[in-house]
Amino acid sequence: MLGAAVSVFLSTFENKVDRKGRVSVPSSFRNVLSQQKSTGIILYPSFKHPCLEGSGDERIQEIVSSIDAIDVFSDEAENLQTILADAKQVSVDSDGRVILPHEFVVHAGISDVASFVGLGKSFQIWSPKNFSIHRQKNRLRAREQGATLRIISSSSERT
Amino acid sequence: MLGAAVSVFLSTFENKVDRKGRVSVPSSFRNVLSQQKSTGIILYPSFKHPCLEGSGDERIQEIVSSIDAIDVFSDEAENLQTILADAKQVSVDSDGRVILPHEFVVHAGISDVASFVGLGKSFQIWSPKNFSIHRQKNRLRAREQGATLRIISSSSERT
DNA sequence: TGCAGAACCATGAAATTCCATATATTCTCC
DNA sequence: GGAGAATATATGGAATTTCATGGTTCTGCA
Repeated sequence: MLGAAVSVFLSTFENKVDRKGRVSVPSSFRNVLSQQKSTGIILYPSFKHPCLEGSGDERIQEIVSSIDAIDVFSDEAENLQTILADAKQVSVDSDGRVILPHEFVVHAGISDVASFVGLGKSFQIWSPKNFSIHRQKNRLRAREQGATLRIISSSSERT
Repeated sequence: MLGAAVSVFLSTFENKVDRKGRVSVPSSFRNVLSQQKSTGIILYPSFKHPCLEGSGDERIQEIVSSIDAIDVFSDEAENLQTILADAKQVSVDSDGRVILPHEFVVHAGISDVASFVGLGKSFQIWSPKNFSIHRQKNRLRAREQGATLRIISSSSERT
């Protein structure tokens, strides 16, 4: 095992998606998940970007709790419920792969390669092409706006 | 069975309704129900939307308790009582199907396909068409209101 | 006896498990 | 220090199981 010990999703990996939609979860991501005692991965389409948001499945419990804490009929509750309605739990098989549901593949514009992008406590899955565009935009903005983002983006550039 | 573990109603499934009104309850929903030791499903028409609300049958117990806890003559009490009056319990057959009562099918505008929408502790049943409209509205609003970011940031500061 | 709900089979499609291979990295022994 | 063994990861394909779904029969009730 390689970049172990760090218990956050870090760096970017490109893995192949086969005909069935199967794709290997980067080994270091799997380590993070097992540290979180996650039995699977929660995926849902991003509102803002053509990509998928991913995290360990304990995140779902947090969302459900959030819903419970607010008025059931409020807009905010429905916003959160939208995430639940769109989310899917995918299981990691014995070879460390998950199956990307077809709608998700479409939403993210993924064809045969998927980029796993570590964001610390969560990660995203992109088509490499969309991600490189996104990253370029982010880096530009980071340069203009300040240091924080620049640091983050420079550490996740290249694997 | 694998992708289980998280005992909340999650994601959206479209299943066919046959001539008898039979429709398969999504397998993952059945798992949640059995974890709740539910012997059936409680359905009632939503006030807010053209859809059905569904949950395990212990949920009714919670509603009854809520009624007890609030002012008997309040609007809220009457709303909850309406739920009780309109609710029906349907049983899941050995193949995992339920029969949707005819009035409910009409209320939700369901013809030959029903969308089961997971909302955490409960779920909804929609006609696919109505749901896609509803979903689109919700996603737009969620995007404007920044629901995603709010959740992620609040839940990822400590887990 | 006619009808609606419930239990019972049958089948095709989809998902999950299992196995096999390729490639790269680390370890070990010489 | 280097060759080869051992390990880990990624990827492709096949076998097996589960699930959704259509149909039929049975049962109770009006």
